Amino acid sequence: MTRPSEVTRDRIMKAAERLFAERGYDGTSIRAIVARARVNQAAINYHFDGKDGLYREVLRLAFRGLTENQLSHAAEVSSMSREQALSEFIRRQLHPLLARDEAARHMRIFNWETVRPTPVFRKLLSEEAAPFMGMATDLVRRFLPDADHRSLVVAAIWLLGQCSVFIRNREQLSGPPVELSFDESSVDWLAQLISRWSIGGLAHQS
Amino acid sequence: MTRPSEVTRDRIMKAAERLFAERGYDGTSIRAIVARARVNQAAINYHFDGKDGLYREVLRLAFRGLTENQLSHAAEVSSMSREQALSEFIRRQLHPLLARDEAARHMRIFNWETVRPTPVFRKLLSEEAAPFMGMATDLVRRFLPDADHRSLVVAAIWLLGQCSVFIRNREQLSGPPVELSFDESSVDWLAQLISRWSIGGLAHQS
DNA sequence: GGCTATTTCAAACACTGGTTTGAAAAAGGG
DNA sequence: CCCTTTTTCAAACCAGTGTTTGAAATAGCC
Repeated sequence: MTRPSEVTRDRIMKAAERLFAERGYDGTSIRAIVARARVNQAAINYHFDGKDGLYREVLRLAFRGLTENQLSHAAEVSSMSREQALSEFIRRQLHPLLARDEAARHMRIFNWETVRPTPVFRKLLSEEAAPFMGMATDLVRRFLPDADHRSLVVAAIWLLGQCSVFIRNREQLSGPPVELSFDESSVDWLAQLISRWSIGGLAHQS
Repeated sequence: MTRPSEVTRDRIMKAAERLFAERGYDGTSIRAIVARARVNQAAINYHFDGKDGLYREVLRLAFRGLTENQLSHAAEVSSMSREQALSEFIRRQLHPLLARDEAARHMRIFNWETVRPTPVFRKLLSEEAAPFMGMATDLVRRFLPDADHRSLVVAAIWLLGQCSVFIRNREQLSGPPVELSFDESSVDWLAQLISRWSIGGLAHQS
């Protein structure tokens, strides 16, 4: 029972993901999406019940794509030393820096949500963020075994912040006056620096 | 030569600052601004040459407001111990967390710019970010005296990231599933945690 | 092959956006 | 007080938005 309409649905999704990542929800028009997807304008309403519904679908996909990247390695991470585990986590978080691939697009869609979260996004977050946050708190717990829950959560967010500032401001950091480059070796170097500093922070608390 | 039109200009600026901070550039309509400012719709074109010109003015004001807050204390910070200086810097960076005051609004306007920087913003940044970034690199240099310039810049950004993740995601962090509160004592506690961790990271590098 | 349900399509609809207009009002200087 | 400049105002303009419509085309099944 493979429906023939799947191909249009898919083309719309692909085009929408790209455009939402690039220009955000408001900045992306239905007409721009259908032009890129080469489908009729009414198709979005027919298949997704309007722009909102399409966005919801794209958001879901992006969220899955991002967190599964980390969660699928949760097992092997827990078998490493805490220092190795944290380095590996940071390296993976920095991955969107490397390329203009899917991960980078997904991250960009999320960045749009940080300024004015849509209800759709809030719901998604409250329903599905727990496993990922759990993984991050488990990670920092190995450095702070005696900390209470609130501190652990803050530590986890703190850790994420150290990566996200580079990801989020990637474009601005690659230009003047900072001029960072983001090729493979630079990102490696960056991951090492961040790992060293955050391990130092969590391990040797003065 | 105090022009009578100053009051309209000012009312427009005030209203625009609030609305741009809340809804971003695209999300804010001319009609919404003039309704809040209680002026005629054409006034924006008359006084600012259109929505773009108004936004440019607001952005300039926000940037000055934000960096001057830190830069005005540069002198006294340099006379403290490096640990005190860094704690003080972090506390000041976290200030927008506390209230819905001017600083918080200015920060929000900047957050909108991180996803799709306007040319206006890029220009502003390349022209006026140097003093602030200089202050931050001076701060981390006291912990990393032997580091090269590139590492110092990365360290400065790393430091800023630890604060900005909380500021930027304030709204989401105050709701489920994280439930952080941002009253005065909580922010103090948060500032202490971040200070401790970043001092630890920069000082004791394993 | 004929019939039904699904899917595509071009056109139109209702609405909001920023900007322009041209006249009315107010201000300022002589 | 008069005349010029500056400033306000309501209305209209035009380009863009998301959505709806009703017919045409296609697919799937007996």
